[in-house]
Amino acid sequence: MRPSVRWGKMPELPEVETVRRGLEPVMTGQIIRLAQVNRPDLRFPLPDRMAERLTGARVEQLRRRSKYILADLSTGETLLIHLGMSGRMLVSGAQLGAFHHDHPAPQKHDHVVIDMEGGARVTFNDARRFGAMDLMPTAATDAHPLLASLGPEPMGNTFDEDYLFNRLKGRATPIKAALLDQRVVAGLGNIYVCEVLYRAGIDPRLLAGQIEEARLRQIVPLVREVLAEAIAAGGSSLRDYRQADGELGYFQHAFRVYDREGQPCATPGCAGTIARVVQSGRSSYFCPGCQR
DNA sequence: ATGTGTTCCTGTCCGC
DNA sequence: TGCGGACAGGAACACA
Repeated sequence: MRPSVRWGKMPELPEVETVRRGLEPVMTGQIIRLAQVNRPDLRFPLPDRMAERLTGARVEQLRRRSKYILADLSTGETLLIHLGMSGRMLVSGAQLGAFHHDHPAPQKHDHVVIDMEGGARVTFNDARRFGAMDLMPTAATDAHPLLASLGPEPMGNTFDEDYLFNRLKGRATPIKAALLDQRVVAGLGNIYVCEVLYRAGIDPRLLAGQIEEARLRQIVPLVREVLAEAIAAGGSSLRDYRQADGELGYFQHAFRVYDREGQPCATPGCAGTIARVVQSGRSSYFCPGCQR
């Protein structure tokens, strides 16, 4: 018996997209039979009467904006979900032939539990509680305080070479911090910024406004490439899950610099060693040999 | 307007 | 094994 599916480990954009895709078959088009809310707040207070406002609603659509999952409901409201640093979604009872009440025992930090009429249970678990949930009118999602000042989607058309160059022109902040700035581009996190700068051969400490235009423009297709690879890896791990038991790995093998301090650089012919520096309180990993 | 440092919270890992 | 400290995917906020 395989009672449940739990993912994921690293809530950056590809992870959030993988979670969205994993929730889609059990939630989209389905009615919420019962929502339970086990505490009044996560990072922020949860909305008033959240359980009542969810219960009985049909999930019309699951969208993603940056690292946020947005569930449009038949009630005219949209549920916003953010995983923060440690948020996880557990789906149980969704397997063919599973009994509806075949759910694992509740775990510590299970903050919100959503039972669908189709029999699946979706559990939001978040030890650190940096995650968030909110409800808002669907027509006003763009105006939500957490979404209003987000920059373009990194996989979308408005994030292009001209945009990035113009946006970073004159900026005196390190390129690492600039790419982590959600107003510049929405959805890049620490891991993928490190990976992108490695592929671009750019030292994370360089000031954004001082990087040659041609080098800066190179970043755009590399952002798309790195994210697309990670989303594909997440997708294949979802598919694998239908065939095998166990917790999913997630793109871990594919990091070339992230969390590899002291290890040899992966670039052929480069004798460098991956270094770690702290920039605005976060670890940056890079190869001093091929990132300049 | 920009840029930087602190903070929220819990869990895990590493050195002594 | 126990204990303290460093560190962890995010991002709002306060302040220079």
